[in-house]
Amino acid sequence: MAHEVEQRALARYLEEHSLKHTKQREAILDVFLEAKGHITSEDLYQAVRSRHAQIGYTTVYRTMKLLCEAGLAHEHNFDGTARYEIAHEHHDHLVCTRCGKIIEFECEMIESAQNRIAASYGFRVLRHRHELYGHCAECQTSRHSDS
Amino acid sequence: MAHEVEQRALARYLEEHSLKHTKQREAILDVFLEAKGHITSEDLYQAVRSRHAQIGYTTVYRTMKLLCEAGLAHEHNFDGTARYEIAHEHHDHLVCTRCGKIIEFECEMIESAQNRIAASYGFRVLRHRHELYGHCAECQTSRHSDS
DNA sequence: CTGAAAATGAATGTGATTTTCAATTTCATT
DNA sequence: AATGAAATTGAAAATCACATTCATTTTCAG
Ligand SMILES: [Mn+2]
Ligand SMILES: [Mn+2]
Ligand SMILES: [Zn+2]
Ligand SMILES: [Zn+2]
Repeated sequence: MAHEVEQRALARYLEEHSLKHTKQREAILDVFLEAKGHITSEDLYQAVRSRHAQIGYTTVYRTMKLLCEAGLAHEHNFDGTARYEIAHEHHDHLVCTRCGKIIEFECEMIESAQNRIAASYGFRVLRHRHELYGHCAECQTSRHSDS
Repeated sequence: MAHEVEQRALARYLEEHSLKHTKQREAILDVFLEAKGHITSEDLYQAVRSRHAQIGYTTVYRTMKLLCEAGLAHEHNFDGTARYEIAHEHHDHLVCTRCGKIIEFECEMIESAQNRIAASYGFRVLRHRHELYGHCAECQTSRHSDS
């Protein structure tokens, strides 16, 4: 069984919350960790199903919610369908509306400016989303559709 | 008829696009301009309906899309339902997840940092969303639900 | 080994938005 | 003012992603 660290983290979360350790959850975590980038529930379901034909969509769906709660996955919504990525240090995204490419960025200056702004309003920030939509370098030249 | 400037802008957009000037569109724009803040289609529909009982939800819905295309309205989606605001200079938002209050902010430093980041990837930004979710000053103290 | 609690998954529900389509309205042209 | 092609309207139905239901199966503490 691969991904020992994450599997143990999941097991620990399940124990702490009186939830059960099932083969489905283990399998879905495995497949998720092998998938790259920012994957939709549907794509993840297809990937899961290719190895474990009996696992249902609902279980994949619910498990991704669980992995988010456990801090192992992060959910984003760039275009109306949720996408999941392996949790890692905070970052924001550039999203190419032509080819779908997603570039991650982080900027301490922006983060601190955000905090200053919120503080000036006495506002406590719990989370934020900062996404730049447009065309990536590769998509600049080609003359296709899309805005 | 109030809101002459905006009504004329709409009329101009309609002409330029071979669309027709209808009483519904005029009425919806009027009601929209009188509504304050960031209003949902549903709330706008209720407001429209109180003055023009015959106007249907679909028309309100479609007209708001039209007003966005015409540059008179901006659409945002903070929580799963679209909200519209009267178009004005660029800004981003602080959203209180307890009371729903929306505070607007603008930060030239953030905007230019964004542009630098995009440029470093050869990325052309067409639009962006930057939203800070949390609790507003008034909601900090009270002990209610919600994350 | 047992049984209570949780999980599964197929089916169904939900809520916002979008589309369909027959009837109505607009408006450039007679 | 009359005509008619094209656009609009609005009630109803469809769509889409997501959420819930519930009968059955599985987990796991005792
Ligand atoms: Mn990411
Ligand atoms: Mn605003
Ligand atoms: Zn691209
Ligand atoms: Zn508040």
